Amino acid sequence: MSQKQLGIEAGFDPSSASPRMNQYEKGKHHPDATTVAKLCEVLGVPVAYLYCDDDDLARVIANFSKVGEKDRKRILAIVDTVKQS
Amino acid sequence: MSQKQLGIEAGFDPSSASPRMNQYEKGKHHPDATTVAKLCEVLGVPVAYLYCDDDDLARVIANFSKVGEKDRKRILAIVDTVKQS
DNA sequence: GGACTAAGATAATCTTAGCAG
DNA sequence: CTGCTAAGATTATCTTAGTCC
Repeated sequence: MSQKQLGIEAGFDPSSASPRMNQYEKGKHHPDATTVAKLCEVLGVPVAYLYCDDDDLARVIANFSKVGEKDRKRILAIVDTVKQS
Repeated sequence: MSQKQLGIEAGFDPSSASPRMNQYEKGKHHPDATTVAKLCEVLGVPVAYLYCDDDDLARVIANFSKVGEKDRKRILAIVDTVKQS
């Protein structure tokens, strides 16, 4: 998918979608939180994934919603063991 | 902790920390990503936690770094079962 | 068509100067 | 002291108009 099309699908004005997306990707400008959410929705990535600097946690965030109900509950049971600290 | 002190500990100019923090908390203005990261560091909360709308995933994000090494690997093993999809 | 950039137009935040509880 | 706000100063992004491959 081109930069321009990604911006268009995120709801940008088609006439400026290309430079906007390019400014984001090149780091010239930074999208605000609302724009980040729209781009993530188009890309099918959880927003939290972008704000994670721990590679292991990033893997969990990216895949948590894809595991089965039983496995999700197993994970929750594990993390809940530290709830009382 | 007061709004002002939180801003100061995040590195804001002390003379404007109070109104800035208040504008954030009341939703008048929105902090950029760098500012969010600093505030989260002061508050001891992972940045990813703020951008998570799934309560279950939020629990995992908040506690993942606190579980032991063995449990972290157990969790990673579970989420990696969906890596090939 | 696609990636990319400069520069002015536009819109946001940040700072100052306060008030109310 | 703490929470909060208006308004101008400041700084950011967004749009336009292009180039280059």
